[in-house]
Amino acid sequence: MPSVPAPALVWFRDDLRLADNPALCHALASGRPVLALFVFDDGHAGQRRRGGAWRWWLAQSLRHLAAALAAKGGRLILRSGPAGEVVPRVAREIDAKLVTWNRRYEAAAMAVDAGIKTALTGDHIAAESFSATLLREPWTVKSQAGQPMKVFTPFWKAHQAKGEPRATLPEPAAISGFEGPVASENLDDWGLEPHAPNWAEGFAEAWQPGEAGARERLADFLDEQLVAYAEGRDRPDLAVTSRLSPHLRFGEISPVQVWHATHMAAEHRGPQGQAKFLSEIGWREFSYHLLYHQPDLASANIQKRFDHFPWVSDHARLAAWQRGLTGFPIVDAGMRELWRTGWMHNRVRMVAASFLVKHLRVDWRAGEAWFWDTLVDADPASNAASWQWVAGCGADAAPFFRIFNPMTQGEKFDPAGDYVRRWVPELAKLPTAALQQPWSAPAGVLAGAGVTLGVTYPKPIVDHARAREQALAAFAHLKEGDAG
DNA sequence: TTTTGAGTTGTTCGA
DNA sequence: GTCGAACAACTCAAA
Repeated sequence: MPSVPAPALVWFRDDLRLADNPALCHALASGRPVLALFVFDDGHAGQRRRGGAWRWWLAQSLRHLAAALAAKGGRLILRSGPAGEVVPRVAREIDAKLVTWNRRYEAAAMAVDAGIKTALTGDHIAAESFSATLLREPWTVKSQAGQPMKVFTPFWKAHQAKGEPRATLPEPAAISGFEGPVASENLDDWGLEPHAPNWAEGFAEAWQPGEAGARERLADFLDEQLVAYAEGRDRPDLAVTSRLSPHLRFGEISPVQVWHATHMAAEHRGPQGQAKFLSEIGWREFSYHLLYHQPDLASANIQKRFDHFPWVSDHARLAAWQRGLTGFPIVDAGMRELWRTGWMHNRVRMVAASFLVKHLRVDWRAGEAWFWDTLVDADPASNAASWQWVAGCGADAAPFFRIFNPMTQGEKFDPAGDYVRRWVPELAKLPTAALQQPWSAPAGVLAGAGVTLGVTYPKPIVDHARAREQALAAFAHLKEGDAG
């Protein structure tokens, strides 16, 4: 009588894919029947509670993952509760002798994983973790003095000097699935998707979550947009960015896959755009490097002198920004794109974030929290690091006197106004010359476009020049306070 | 240890 | 309209 070996459990987290998945590959290579597990443990064990956009995407992505596993002969089960209890319990239920997962880098999550590894090992169950979510582990890049890097350019140089990332792992052709009895919860019972109001309607039009959608997005980007990337990536009116951020966030595709595919594309089509695009992957690596070395990245200023910055606590200002009702068209367009699609173009993120922090002088953490809740790519490293960068308190941050002019930015990067017209339709009939600052337009022009400021579209909630002066004064004061 | 060059993404002002 | 300088020093990383 042939005996079936004891099963292996693969714990999926930020790696919802079959291809290039080291934890899955290792479990399959062990020759054991494999069971896939996802644990909904949001907010447990000191982990930051995920946002609404994350929940929506997770539901879509888990459906795709379950179907993809099933098509190969595998099986995904769902459980909720603290992972520290659930994972060992499921392992015991199925009498697993091996548990694998791919690493994550938030301090609270790493603590959970370490605890589970200890518990499993104590039960004589092998536990193995793998690198899958970054090109390199964040602790492997150091300055020559052995210190964590704090400036992007030397970080990325040192990172690249280590050579190519590992080779990608193929998608398994078939999965020998665990066939014993084991219970799974029902995804719909987790309430991940909104109902009334269904704010995610626009999400489904904008995105194709899941591994297949991620692969298709990458292929389309490399085919059609990479060569124009360096010149076009700052243009929100064009579709030149990769839009891979949520797919990377959920691990539907890995940066290692992206790296190799980009190099392959560059061999065929030439190197245009390659270095620039990969450096954006580099920023993701750098952000994780920062997060690993500073676990409170989302809550504490990297530059401590900002601990004394006189932020303005004004709920009305924050609310106007969140709703896209600041009266500055490029800012409002971005905030509305975010609300409708769960995503915002990178250039507009900078403009909108700068506006909140500098024009409104609202604490960057309030902006970070809003993005965390509303972005489908809400990432514990990139989101926090980027907000600190904009606010000027981050590593290698923008200098404080660099205050984006929302009108100039709009004119420069949305020259025909297509982006503003799309997301702020009440201004669509304005001539392009008036579009980025409607308050300066002659009354006749506004009337001709059906715009009544303060009625159909807000008057600007601050005066740009005055807000700029006040921001500079606040920073100057900060500096004095630091010296004294 | 000290020195040196460099550092994602801009804006404003005046010639 | 265009162009260059000023904006403010400071910290990092490597030699």
